[in-house]
Amino acid sequence: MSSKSRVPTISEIAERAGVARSSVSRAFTRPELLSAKTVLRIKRVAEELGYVPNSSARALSTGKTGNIAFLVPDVANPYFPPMIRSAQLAAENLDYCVFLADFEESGLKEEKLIERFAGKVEGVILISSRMPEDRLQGLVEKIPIVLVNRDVPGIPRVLIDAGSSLKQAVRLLAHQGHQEIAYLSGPSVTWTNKQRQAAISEMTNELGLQLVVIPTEKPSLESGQAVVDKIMSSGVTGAIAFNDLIAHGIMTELSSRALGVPDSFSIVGCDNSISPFTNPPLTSVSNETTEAGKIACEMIMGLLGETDSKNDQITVLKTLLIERETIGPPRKKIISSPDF
Amino acid sequence: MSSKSRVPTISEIAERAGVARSSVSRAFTRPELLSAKTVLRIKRVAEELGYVPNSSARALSTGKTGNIAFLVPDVANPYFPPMIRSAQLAAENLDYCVFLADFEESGLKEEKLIERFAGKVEGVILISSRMPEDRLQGLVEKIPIVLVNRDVPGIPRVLIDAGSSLKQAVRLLAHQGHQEIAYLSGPSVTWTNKQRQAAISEMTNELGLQLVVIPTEKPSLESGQAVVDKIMSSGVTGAIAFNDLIAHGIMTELSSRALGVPDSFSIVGCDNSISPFTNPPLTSVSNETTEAGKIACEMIMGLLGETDSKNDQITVLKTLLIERETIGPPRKKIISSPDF
DNA sequence: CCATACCCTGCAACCGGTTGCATGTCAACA
DNA sequence: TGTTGACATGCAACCGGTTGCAGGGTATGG
Repeated sequence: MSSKSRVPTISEIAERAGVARSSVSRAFTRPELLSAKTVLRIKRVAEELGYVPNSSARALSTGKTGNIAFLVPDVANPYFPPMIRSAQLAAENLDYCVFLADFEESGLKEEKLIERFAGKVEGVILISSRMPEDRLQGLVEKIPIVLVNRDVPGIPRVLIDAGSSLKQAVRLLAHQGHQEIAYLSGPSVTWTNKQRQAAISEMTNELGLQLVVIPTEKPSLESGQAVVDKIMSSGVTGAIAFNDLIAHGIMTELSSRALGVPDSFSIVGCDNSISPFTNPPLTSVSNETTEAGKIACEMIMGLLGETDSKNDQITVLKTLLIERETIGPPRKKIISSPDF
Repeated sequence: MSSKSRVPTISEIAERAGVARSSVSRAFTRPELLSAKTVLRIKRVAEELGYVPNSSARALSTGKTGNIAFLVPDVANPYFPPMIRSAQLAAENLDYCVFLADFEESGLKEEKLIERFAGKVEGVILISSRMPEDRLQGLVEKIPIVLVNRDVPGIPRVLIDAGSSLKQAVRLLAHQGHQEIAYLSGPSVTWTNKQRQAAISEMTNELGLQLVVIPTEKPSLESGQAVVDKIMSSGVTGAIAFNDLIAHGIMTELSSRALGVPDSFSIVGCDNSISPFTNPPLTSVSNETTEAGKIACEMIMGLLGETDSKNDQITVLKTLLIERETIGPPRKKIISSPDF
């Protein structure tokens, strides 16, 4: 009849074991303060009755919830799950539980979620945050925060720097003879996008290549497909995409137009998320997302132990260009020139 | 100096607003009991001081934490993220927060995690649970549980039934002339694997095909690659894989041996997770994981409102065979027969 | 003008742990 | 044998909300 057999409280254990409530509490939290005999007796009784400490009560008196929150722009983007997993594993090792939330690429939603989590968590890890900098600065006064792929001075952060790898990709394209290439940009507000675009732009300038920046709606397959017309009309012979999803969308669409990669067009992805799966395998930039998640988690744990709220730790992770099979020499502009 | 500016409590708001603590509480939880004027005044003061109710305290006195847990075998398996997202969205709409945990395909870890969450959550959603049935039965006495892709009588569950689609895939292979096919099985303890294997086996029997079951280490890309030798030596001309990851691993490995799909070998995946990305696009079984996540969440919410612990709701979701380009006629056994 | 009822607000107990302080016990040491 | 201190345990306040009950005030009806 009764819904869910009620769990016993510390008082019941105390009574059954013939000790004070405080002793029961200590048996679990500071057993070294009690005699081994007493601890044993209490634990036995607790075991018998199926006692589990009530974490709300514990949180209330200690002020520690033992939880953190992990916010991502899009759980289903294959870039994030490995990061989520490693962060969660790291948290688990320290007996922390992690809330996961998807803010759907929206800074507003992100803020709302943080608000909801406030009080339930001791710290928040924000991945590719879309929030305005001043809001973040305000937030950090209230709760420990660690950023991943967002560079705000004064807030601990881990950055994955794809810049050098993307520069290398540009070099590779140039080396193959490409003169005009495109960058299919990602979410414009993100640090990641700005940083990637800047690196590419810098290198094309240096090498004297023409760079066309073509924005995409979202960092998704569909957006990649949708942007192919623009790419074609821009006259470029190769492109670097903000991420693998966009790159693959482009490949798919090109393929449906009977344009092969890399014969008709060269393309480079980023993140190495689905690039090993595509055919031909997509040349892409690997990055240590797993490492990033772990480090972010360790940073937040570090923060929780410390007293001062401001902290300017910063970790930068390097990337690697993984050359696969989507870069080739530029196709002669057969389309626009008369055949002879 | 002080770390994290302390949030005010209900008492401070009460004092500032010149009311009792209980009135402050009611202003937020049952404002209809107070005069509009009082509510307004309290809320204004609260706003001013940046008051946020302490959720531990609230959870302690109400017994409701406003959290649920969502356990998956592997976050990074692309099958799960869409489910995670939809469940989380559904929970959010009801002001619930969701814990995410990865039990790494291990029933033991799964159990440990549940234990850790006990007390922090009001309910648990288990995806593809590996726990023994009797443990689950015991657990359900203690906390509301909803299963996805696990069929235990007496526990509310949502099942994604790929059976009919897989049968259709077998039919398709038979229709192309295949006589011997393989099933690359997934985690043996899972309901999903048993159910898929049973459906395929049933249909091969019915059509008089030879079925070879080849186990894989994990439902991953690597395991698919690793199993290609066995497939080749088994003499089958086509295969159905437990999931897309395995199927794609096989495709990759075949490709590296200069064996094309579907010319040299026919293959069918399952889950439609990465199948749209592969090249050639993998014929696969789509399933409504998004819907499943949402329904599971709604079920658990329903349970929380109810009083009786036992509940035998069951929802079965249908699937669809998505024909792409990896099924063709069987290759004549050129390898083993003399060429003439 | 008094009784009744309703609306609003306060009081105080309670949720289940944690922890500083006090007390009691016993052994070691002078 | 008396003193000291270490060790083990109990007492009670506290964390910050929620909620049943009581009481004061005002409006309404007789």
